[in-house]
Amino acid sequence: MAKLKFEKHNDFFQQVYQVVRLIPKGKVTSYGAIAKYLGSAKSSRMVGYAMNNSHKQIPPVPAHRVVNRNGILTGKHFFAEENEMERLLINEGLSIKDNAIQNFEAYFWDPGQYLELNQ
DNA sequence: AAGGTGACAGTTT
DNA sequence: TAAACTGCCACCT
Repeated sequence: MAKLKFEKHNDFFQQVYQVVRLIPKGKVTSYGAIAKYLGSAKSSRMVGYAMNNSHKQIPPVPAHRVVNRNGILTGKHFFAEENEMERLLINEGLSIKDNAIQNFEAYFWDPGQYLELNQ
């Protein structure tokens, strides 16, 4: 497929937002997993950086479903209200303790796995 | 235009 | 074992 002249619209950030919006309710994923899914596994930091602007995206991006690879809620400080991230996750059925998702692996959602389901 | 930044992740002390 | 160091790269000023 030929490249479109307007492909510039496909920013790295936008791709990140797309993936994050695919995360099912009650599931979480990591920055690294998203970066890998987008083809640049070494750009995990950028994924986090992208989430900084996620609050002004339309439709909203469920940024609370993205944590680091240890299941730690490293980005909770960037939410409007304190503990908002934690509250949102709990509301989706997860349990949090000391900013860490309990039984993290059980709730982990790998974007790559989603790809397999659709091929 | 060039250099600084960071909601990470892997490696080394 | 845990803390510190470093690579990383798209975006921002």
